[in-house]
Amino acid sequence: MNPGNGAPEGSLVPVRTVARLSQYRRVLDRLLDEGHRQVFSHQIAALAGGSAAQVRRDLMLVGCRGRPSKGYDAYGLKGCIEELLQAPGGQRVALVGLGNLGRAILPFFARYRPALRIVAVFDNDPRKIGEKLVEGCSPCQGMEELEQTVRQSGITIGVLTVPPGAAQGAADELIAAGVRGLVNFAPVVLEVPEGVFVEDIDLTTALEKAAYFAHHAGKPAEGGA
Amino acid sequence: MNPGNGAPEGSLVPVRTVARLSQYRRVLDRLLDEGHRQVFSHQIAALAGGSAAQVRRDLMLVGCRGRPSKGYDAYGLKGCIEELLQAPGGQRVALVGLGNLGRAILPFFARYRPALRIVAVFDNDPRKIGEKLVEGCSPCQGMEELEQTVRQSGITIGVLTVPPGAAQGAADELIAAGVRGLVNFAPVVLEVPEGVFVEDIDLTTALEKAAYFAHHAGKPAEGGA
DNA sequence: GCTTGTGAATCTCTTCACAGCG
DNA sequence: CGCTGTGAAGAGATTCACAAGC
Repeated sequence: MNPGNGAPEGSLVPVRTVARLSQYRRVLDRLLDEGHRQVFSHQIAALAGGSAAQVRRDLMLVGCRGRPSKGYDAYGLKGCIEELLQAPGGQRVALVGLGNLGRAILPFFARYRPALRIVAVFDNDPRKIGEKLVEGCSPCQGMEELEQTVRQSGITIGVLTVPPGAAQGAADELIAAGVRGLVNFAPVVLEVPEGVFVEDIDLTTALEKAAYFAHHAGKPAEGGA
Repeated sequence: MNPGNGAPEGSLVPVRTVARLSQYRRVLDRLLDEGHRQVFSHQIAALAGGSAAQVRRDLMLVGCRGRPSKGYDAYGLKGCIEELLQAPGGQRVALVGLGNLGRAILPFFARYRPALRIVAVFDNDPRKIGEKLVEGCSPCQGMEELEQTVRQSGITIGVLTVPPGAAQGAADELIAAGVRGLVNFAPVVLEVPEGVFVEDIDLTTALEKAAYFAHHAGKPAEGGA
């Protein structure tokens, strides 16, 4: 559980802050597109939906510095955030479970920046094996090839789009092969050793939250993930 | 923004608690399946990934009561949670954006409990209009039919699986037609009037969180949504 | 013994507010 | 002036710890 937070002990930057930084970077891309060379905390806050003080504190926490009255240098700030968010040589991602959701997510991530690349897909359905999927990603492989492929490709991140009953097993295999971060779409709480991070995306719970607050619409505001 | 929380002002139950209750219910279904008639807070905690004290406080907050040493009556507890989570006559849901993600999510929610039913789907691509999708849901309609359909069907929840640039417009239309809760998959911060709840599901940010903590794997633990 | 219910303490995150600089 | 950087205050959420009940 730990809905939305989860405390990486001993780690540098809190989970919430990392999530916000990811959004700040997206906002920065947009501001750069629009020709801004300097940005202010209140601009980022407006576009990312937070408060200016929050933005400043987040940036301070990760050592991005601005200058009074001149704001932050847009390029410098983007670089500063990316330096924190991205591993030097990029990171490789494996997706497990080529169902509807897996297929939908694949192109979504595939056309994504080079720092994170889905390079392998696994499924246990023989009919799916060998299927060519997206540019830069090996054709679908069987689960028995998972460990070796993940290890050899240096994959460190796994996306789980398998049925609930298969999620823990798939997670175990990925972790055994060296994966340290998981995005889990299965509505199951995964047991993972310390040092492995799990980001749960629970569509059912998300819908139920929206349903609850839609129903009890007194005056709720925003939620998020 | 507000990554993972978001404060419904004046509302009864905090967002985090609603999210956890949704998971407790799922855990209860499982425990009932296994034949349990009474459950303890520590059982729920173990399966939902929290602490027993957290479970008890959540249940206390919504008025579900157990009995010392006997735990909670499983059926009673499930009923108690559902009474809070579910609106009496059920709630109807509209999905906007029939791309890869929308198509994947549709069956995922469609075979879901009767309390929440996707009854309408909208897209602005003429080729998709009229397409029959899932049992109990009207064929795909054009955006120009959105307002009337949403209003007439009493739809109160919207799922946005449209491209980023179309999200705000779609949200505005849904809200104008009476929707009070949104699940937003577009990587954009929606501007909504007070009283409308937005649950953001940001796949990119989720992946980047996993990437960050996989990379800086000192000893992080769990995250969640 | 075992459990629940809950005040109090603790911890974490967010906002306030202002000094200091351009 | 406006904006950053940041200590201090505030608000929430979580855990502790224990009285009371079975």
